[in-house]
Amino acid sequence: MSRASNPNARAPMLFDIEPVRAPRAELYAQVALNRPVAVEFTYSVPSDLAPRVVPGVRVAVPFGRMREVGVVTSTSTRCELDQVRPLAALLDDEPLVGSELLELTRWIAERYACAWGEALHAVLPAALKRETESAKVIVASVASGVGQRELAEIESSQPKQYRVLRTLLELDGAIELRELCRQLNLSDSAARSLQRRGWIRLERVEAGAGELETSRVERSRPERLHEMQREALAVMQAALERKQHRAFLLQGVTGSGKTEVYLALIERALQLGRGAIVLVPEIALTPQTVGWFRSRFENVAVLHSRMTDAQRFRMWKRLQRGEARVVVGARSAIFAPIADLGVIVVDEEHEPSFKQGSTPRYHARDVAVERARGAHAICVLGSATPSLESWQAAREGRLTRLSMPVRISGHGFPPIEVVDVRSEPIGPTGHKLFSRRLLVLLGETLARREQAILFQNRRGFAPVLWCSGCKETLRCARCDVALAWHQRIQRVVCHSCCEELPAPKACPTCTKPGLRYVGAGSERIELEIARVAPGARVRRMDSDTMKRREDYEATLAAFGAGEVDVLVGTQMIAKGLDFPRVTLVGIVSADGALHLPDFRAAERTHQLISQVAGRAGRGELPGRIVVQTMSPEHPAIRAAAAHDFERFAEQECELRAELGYPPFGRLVRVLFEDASERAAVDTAREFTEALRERLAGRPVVTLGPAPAPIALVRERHRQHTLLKLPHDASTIQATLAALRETAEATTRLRPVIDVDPSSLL
DNA sequence: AGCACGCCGACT
DNA sequence: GTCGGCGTGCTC
Repeated sequence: MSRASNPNARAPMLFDIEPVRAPRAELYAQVALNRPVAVEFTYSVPSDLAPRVVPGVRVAVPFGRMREVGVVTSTSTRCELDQVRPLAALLDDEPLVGSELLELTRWIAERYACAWGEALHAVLPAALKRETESAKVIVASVASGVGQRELAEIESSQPKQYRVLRTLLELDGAIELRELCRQLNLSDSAARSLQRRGWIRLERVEAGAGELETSRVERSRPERLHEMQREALAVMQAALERKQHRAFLLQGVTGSGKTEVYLALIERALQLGRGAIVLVPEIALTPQTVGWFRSRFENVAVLHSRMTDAQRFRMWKRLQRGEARVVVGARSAIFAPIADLGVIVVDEEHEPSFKQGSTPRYHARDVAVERARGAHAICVLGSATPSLESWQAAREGRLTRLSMPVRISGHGFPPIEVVDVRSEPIGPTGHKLFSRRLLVLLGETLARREQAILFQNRRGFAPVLWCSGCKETLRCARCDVALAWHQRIQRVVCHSCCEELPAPKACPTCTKPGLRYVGAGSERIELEIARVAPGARVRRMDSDTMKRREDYEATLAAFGAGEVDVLVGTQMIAKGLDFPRVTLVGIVSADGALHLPDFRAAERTHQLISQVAGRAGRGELPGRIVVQTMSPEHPAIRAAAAHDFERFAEQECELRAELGYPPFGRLVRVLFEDASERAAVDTAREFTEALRERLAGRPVVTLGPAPAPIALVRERHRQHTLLKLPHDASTIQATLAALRETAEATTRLRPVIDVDPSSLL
């Protein structure tokens, strides 16, 4: 009520003090913070800020004795609590998180059993999660004059410092300390010690450095579409034009021209004034992939995991201002702030890297569908070998399937030859790693001056060191895995915790000297190729040789320019590579993924063979593929060799249905990890028991607890429990509630709840 | 998740 | 007699 309208009010005098009339018409804000607690926190809003405190703005709040940045999720004029603190500062004039993203994060929190604030944390660029936008980063480099002599000095006494210094010397340049530590799985203390020795330099620099990549690419005209592409496009465009949410499975074989369909669809969206997001697996986010989009559209924003905070922040701003309307990026690009979204593409939708491995453990494919739903946009899931989840969803009509079953080149598929390595001669006449067939084809390929790709999904020289005396393998002291021999650095390496040790001269168990190298990793393949094909120019691409993004780009460029004859590598070379002169692809061993204790082992194997095989014969030259295996009769391998995804999917689905595994039911995995095995086991038991009680009468199958397949990681013991639930909203909701409540009542250690886990290791 | 408070072993 | 280990509990 205004004073003027009140006849009893007297004019305010100079030193008059406003009576505190406790109007209680105050405003309260619910604030989501990045804490693993299921609730938002209530703060009172100072009256001068009240009009601007709306859902989606960031605020700084006192939290305990800390000051935190949070996002306002709602406001209210009422408050149930008797102790509320006022929020400290308003950080945005306008909501930074729009209602669409706010809703999406709430959906993520619910679906993946995490806090709303944790989901929001995943959405915002780091610069916006601090009160001040700029930040200093520490950059590490080797001090001048420091080299192999210093390295040798600490080789045996300071293993961690040795690893840091060796990596820096190899890099031959500066690297962000945080990135270095992340790669080496170390804290920064080893680097600090090296700094104290004066051997490396750690410099604090403003994080703003680093230009955004905006390489100018030549514009290309849209290609003329094949009949099959036009049909798929027409269906999707129709939905797009009606501004209707629809989700599609674009099932197109490698070489069927899926990318061209995406481009045409996005072109249409832009004409309609709408934006687009394209998700690709991190590993496929190559300059080549980005180039396809840059060559067709103005201002394509790129988001990948190796961008600095400052670059990411600038990109976010550009998108929010609408300066770029198309985003190409890995998993987290699904949160790009694009207004009026028309199309979301998830390319290679079956890729496990779309699932985040830490809280919030979301699957970008599922988030993509949900975001598209909220935005009345269309969502396209593309793959030659869809996940069985998507394939089954298409069978049931939850996704609209669009098939592109032939290659537009008209060349058909290159033949896949399966070689049973058990029947290969060994000893002086044969070769341990390469079959006769592979060697013959490799020789021919090189003689024709064409290129080959050899795939081996394991790093290092030999994955196992074996003692012929006691039949034991050399194992990591802190993890439940075998140590792998890495020749170049002359060390055994634990691929679980990244720990390194010098090679033992003798078996640590029985003291018998001379451990044997068993099996082969990419490093051994590279060295063997140099022996069997002298003169061939070989390059290896794996995470050991590709420490920096530039290395990766340089190697691909060299391969593209024909400066390399044979490319050897792991996962890294399995997808997204399109080189017309590659006519031979060899899968040195297809068995690695086949025998993992994971119900998706067969699916992964099938996908891998299909993906890798797709690298051959992409141009005019005919391609050949050789798959070496000890299980040539395995259905996953046979179907892949026959280019018959449908047969594989049908067979595999039958098995899954019998066991109640996805796609015929949902999975939740609860992981219990602790330094004390006792604590892990006891907590897992108590938790699982309590959960069973809460879910009594529900159609939920609770398996476990049991030791996880990798039962020890970094001296932490791991137990897990697996829940199988039916596709039924009320059961799922009740289960998530029960999980949340049980987890909240667990104090000894915090269980990790993984909804729709992608790996069970 | 931080970061407190709060009870039991090896040091001045 | 303290310093400090990490077990439990709270943060509007």
